[in-house]
Amino acid sequence: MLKGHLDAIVLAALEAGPAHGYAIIETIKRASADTFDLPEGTVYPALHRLEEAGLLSSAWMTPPGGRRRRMYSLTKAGTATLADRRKAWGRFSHAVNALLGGRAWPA
Amino acid sequence: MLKGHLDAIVLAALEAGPAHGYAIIETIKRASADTFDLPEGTVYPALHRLEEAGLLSSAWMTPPGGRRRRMYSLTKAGTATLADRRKAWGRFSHAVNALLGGRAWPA
DNA sequence: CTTTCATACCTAGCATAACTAGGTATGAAA
DNA sequence: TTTCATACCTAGTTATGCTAGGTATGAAAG
Repeated sequence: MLKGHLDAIVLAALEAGPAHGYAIIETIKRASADTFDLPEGTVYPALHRLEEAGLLSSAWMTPPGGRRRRMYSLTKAGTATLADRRKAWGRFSHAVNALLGGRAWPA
Repeated sequence: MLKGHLDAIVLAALEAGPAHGYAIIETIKRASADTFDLPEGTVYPALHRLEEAGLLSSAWMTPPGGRRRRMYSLTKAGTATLADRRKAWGRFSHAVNALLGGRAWPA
């Protein structure tokens, strides 16, 4: 369960440049060292929500000799929201670390 | 929104010793430097859930000249679960930090 | 050539978590 | 005597992530 941090993660995955849904799932899995192996039923609806909210835009593409993909890009609002979410994550994780009595990052 | 980490936080708040609901709320608020100012409607049901799950036990107490309180304590299972949750939080926050491009622990 | 696999998209509906918005009640302070 | 902080409670809303299905194509295997 990603519990509200999924949006930030998806937005961050698109920061490096446009990508399509399936690739985003792979990126998240790889970059999290398999911690987040998100089902499509989680990611696709999230992408739709984020586009609906104006944080992403999408366009269908068909690579030569490949199948059609919907490519997503960060909008300006998406970039701004990502910055907010990063700050929110910082505050959140800081507070949880304080409460769990852990050091910042246990060895 | 605490998004699934509330249980860990509540369990951690009881690690130092038994406490009642209202005090737990205050503890969480203080220890998180006001980041988590949880409404009672969040915490009380959580306490009930955790007791139902066998992670907490409770007993009514009436301090001299005070009003009755329900004191909660960690059970053995609660202590074990807290340890699990701490590990889960470590993995989770590590992965999110990796994805958001942050260092493990921003200064 | 046909079956399987990885890719690539989608959605209806479920479970549940956290919160809103109310309610009750007591002791202390104004 | 009214207000405030304490102290508890719960019904119902909302949103989120997931389950479990479905469609379809290109490449590889047999």
